[in-house]
This record gives sequence, structure tokens and C-alpha cells, in this order.
Amino acid sequence: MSSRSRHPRVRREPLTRERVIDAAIELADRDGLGAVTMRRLGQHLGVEAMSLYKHVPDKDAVLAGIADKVAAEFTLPAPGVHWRTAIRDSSIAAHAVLLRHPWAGPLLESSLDPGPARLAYLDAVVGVLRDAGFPMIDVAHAFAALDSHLYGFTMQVVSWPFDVDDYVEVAAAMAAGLDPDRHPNLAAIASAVAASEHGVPLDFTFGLDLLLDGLERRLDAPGRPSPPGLHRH
Amino acid sequence: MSSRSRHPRVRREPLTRERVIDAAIELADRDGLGAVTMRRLGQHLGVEAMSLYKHVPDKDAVLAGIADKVAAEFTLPAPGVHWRTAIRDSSIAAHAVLLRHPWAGPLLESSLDPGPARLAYLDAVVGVLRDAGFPMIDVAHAFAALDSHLYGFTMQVVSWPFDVDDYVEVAAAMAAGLDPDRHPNLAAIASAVAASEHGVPLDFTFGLDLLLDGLERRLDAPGRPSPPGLHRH
DNA sequence: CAGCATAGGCTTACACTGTAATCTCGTCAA
DNA sequence: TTGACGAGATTACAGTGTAAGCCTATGCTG
Repeated sequence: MSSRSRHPRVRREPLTRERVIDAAIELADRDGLGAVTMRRLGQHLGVEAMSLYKHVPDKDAVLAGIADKVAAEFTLPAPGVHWRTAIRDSSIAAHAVLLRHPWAGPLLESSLDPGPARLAYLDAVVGVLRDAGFPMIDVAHAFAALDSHLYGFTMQVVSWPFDVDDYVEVAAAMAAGLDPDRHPNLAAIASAVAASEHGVPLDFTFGLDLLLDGLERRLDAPGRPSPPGLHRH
Repeated sequence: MSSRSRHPRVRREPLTRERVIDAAIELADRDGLGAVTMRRLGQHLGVEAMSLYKHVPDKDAVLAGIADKVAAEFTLPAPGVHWRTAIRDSSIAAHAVLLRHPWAGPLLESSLDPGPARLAYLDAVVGVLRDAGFPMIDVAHAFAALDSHLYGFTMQVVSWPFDVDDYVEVAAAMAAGLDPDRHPNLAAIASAVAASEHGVPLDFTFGLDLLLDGLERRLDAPGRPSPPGLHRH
């Protein structure tokens, strides 16, 4: 029986960096990153805004904190599996996480010094590529390309504010709004999407597999300065 | 001689949406997007903040305006050239433009309704892919992948606040700051980069060519549901 | 030429942001 | 019991976007 329970006064759970950051994630998930305000954050925790500063140096620290907590949701590439499978699966999982927290992409990609969770993820992916036998320079290149696809593609999808299921409907509206004389190709693609029942054409794995194919081929044909021919046009 | 010149009173050039947006671009290029403030923008134009609202509905319109003006700097894919060359060149050019305006990437990628310049670019790229003979669904996929790489990669590079030339130096500092026990692979790659004289390893064309290779192969081997085998692991 | 509507700038004001400085008070060690 | 400390509250300030209204030189109309 701690001294706390001896006092009948209702004492709310003490504030913590952890609790602050969790609350911030809730807020961001529910109302968007713009809703994460020191005052609203405090209000969400039943506390004045300035009290947060006892547990967090400033707002940037909150943002870095929630970014790294999202990175902690990433699944590390599985060890002992073919490098391609490991990377493919972890990339898809990371993409799914970023879709759950649509506000996190820019925070993660542009953070100058990554938090521990992101560092762990980076190290694991780089490790898989190294073990696969890629030369160091290719590891750097491959990693940059994979990460670019992850964040670039996710941001693209996220900027669609609509539910993924309404995709066909949105495409129809877009097709109707486009002038077919001025933008014939966009109109064509929009109406093609609108007419299809194929569901959502925004497939993360398309570009991912393109990259992985190229990397695999590069690994099989070493000495070649780049994928077969055609490098400079 | 217009009536204007008859008056000796120094009359500053009248405000314009165009002039507002140009000034905003100057501000953003010089001091970052965060410096683009209605008040500072007005100050830059010798005018009170509220006067801007006579030419622009709100700040979002300014942001959309400067985003599209950046898109207007893109080089459209050249017509009458092999599709791969056209896309490759225009992508590289777009990447260069985004490096000149490091703040523009997120604005362009996440703008809900693109401005005319961006629409023209999108239409041109989609047109090249269509003419190349890609089936419609692949056009959508290919475009998404290429755009993801463009913005994803650019954002990655841009978040490095250092001059590109100091890259080796930065890598050395990073290698020194990393715990080789906790992050052996990152430490290895950082020190490898630091030790090499290969200049900057962040090469936009690496991932780009990976994607283009895959697309080309896909075009040559139709009927195949995806690049050779290995699609699902 | 007289008069007036209007466009294009200015002033003020308000709600909201991050955060520095200070104050209060309950808890715990000596 | 005292005294220090630490967590929360209060107040205050500079800066943000922008709504509402004012003021005046311009240019059109009679």
C-alpha cells in the first residue's frame, strides 16, 4: 500500500513524457497533425498547456516523439529469409503503418536525427542488403530508392482525402471535371479508372517490385555498371 | 504618355496576384517556407498584410500559386523521342527544379487540385506512357511509381540541410556519432561513405533507372502479369 | 467639367499559436 | 517541524491568419 493510496484525494495519474506523446498521437490520428497544439494537448490530458513543458522541452520534441513512436510500429525485416522477401514484407508493413498514421510520413522522412526506433529500422534494412551481398555503394543507393518509394508513394495516397473504397467515384468526378481537349490523357486515364471495377489502382507493390526486380538482377549480374544497357540516353 | 506619368507622385507598381506570388517564391527560396507570412510578404512588397487579400483569397491560395509556379519550371517530356528518354530527362529536370525550391515538394505532392502547370505536366507524362503502348492500368501504376520516386527521393535529399559538397564530412560526423554495437550496419555504411572519394552517393538516377528498366521489360514481355516471376513471396 | 462609384490600399481587432517567467502548493527527507 | 523541491497553474508576449470597416485617389458617367 503506497502512501498514495492512503490519501483519499483523487489524484490523477502523473504526467509523463510517454503519456504526453501518446495523447499527441491520439490527437493526430483523430483530428490531424494540425490539431496537435500544446493547449489542446494539455486539455486532452486534463492539464494546462504549460505543464507539458515540465516533461518535454518544446513542441518539436513532441513531434519527434510521436514520429519515432510510429517508427516503432514498423516490422523489422525478418532475419533468415531471402533478402527480397524480407525487404518486401517489411516495406509493405511500413507502408501500412504510415497509412494508419497519415500525418507521420513527412515527420519521419525529414527528421534530422532519427529516434531510436527509426534507427533500428534503418539499421536492419541496411543489414539485410549488406548480407544479400550488395556492394556498399549499391546498399546506399538501394536503400535511398526503397525509402523514396515508401514515403513518396505513401504521401501520394495519403493526400487523397477520400476513403479508398470511393476511388472509382472520385475518378468519375475527376474525369467529369477535366477538359478533354486540354488534358486528353488525364481525362482518358480518369475515365478508364472510373469505368473499371478493378478497385483501387494505387498499388504500392507495383513500384516496389519494379525496384526489387532491378536490384535482384543487379545482384545476379555483377560487374555490370548498371541495369542492362540503356543507362544513359 | 499615360495619365499616370503626368503625376509626379512616385507611385509604386500596383500589386498583383502575380507580384504577390513572385514575392512569396523569393521569400521561400531565401528564408524557407516558414518565412512566408502574410505580414512579411506584405513587408517584402512595401504594403500592409491585409492589402494582399485584395488580390488573393487567403494564404492557401498563395501556397497553391507558388507551387504551381514551380511546376511551371518543369520541362515537359520531349515529344518524338523514345518514351524512356523523354521520361528520364523530364524526371531529372523536375528533380533539379525541386532542388532549387526545396520547400515545393510537399506543396505539389499534396495539393488536392493541381494548378494548370502541374496538370499540363501530368498530362504530358501520362501521354508519353500511353503512346509507348502501356495498357491503361500500367500507365496509372507507372506514373504513381515515377512520381513517388521523384518526390520521395527529393524530400530525402532536401532534408539534408547541408551543402551537397560537404557530404563526406557529414558522413564522417555521422559515423562518429553512431554506436557501432547498436547500429553496426549504419555505422559501416556511414564510414564507408566517409572513406570514399566517390562524391555524393545520393543519385536520383539509380532508382529512376531501376523503375524504367522494369517498365521497359514489362513492355517487351506483354501478357506477363508482372516482372519475371517472384511477384509474390 | 462636376460628381460619384469603386478599387485598392490601410487600420483595427480577434482568436489562436508557442513558450518565457513566475507563482503555488503538496510531498518528502532530514 | 522545516525546508527544499518538483509538478502543475497563471500570466504575459510576440507572432500568426484574417474579418470588418475606413479612406482616398482614380476613372467613368452625366
